[in-house]
Amino acid sequence: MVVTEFQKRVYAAVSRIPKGRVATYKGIAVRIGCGSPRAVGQALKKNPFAPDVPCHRVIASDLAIGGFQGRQEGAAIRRKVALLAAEGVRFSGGRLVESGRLIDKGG
DNA sequence: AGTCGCCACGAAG
DNA sequence: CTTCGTGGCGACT
Repeated sequence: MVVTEFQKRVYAAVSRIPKGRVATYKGIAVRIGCGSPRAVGQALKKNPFAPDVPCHRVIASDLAIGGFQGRQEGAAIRRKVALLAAEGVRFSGGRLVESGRLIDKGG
């Protein structure tokens, strides 16, 4: 595996997300000094530290579930929702119910 | 090295 | 929903 410095920043920031909380792609991007959340998503989809990096705790700033395992819908997304639900983070209609769960929202 | 297309996003119309 | 903007990466030339 080849991990760029940029990716390591992303994984480091994501790994800082505590259980039962979530962060946004934008939040991660800003935290690591990136102006494009898309780059964060690209790094996450690569995520070579899958169990190490809780990529399922990263959602869109729109409170949308976002993506998982390179998918934006399907079984992968349902899996992401299930993982978050197991941590107390509930979703409804593909949207985060309690926005207070967000870290970059003053958590 | 230069160019183009691809992304798990976000903001504006 | 559609369109534009943004930063990073892969592939082609």
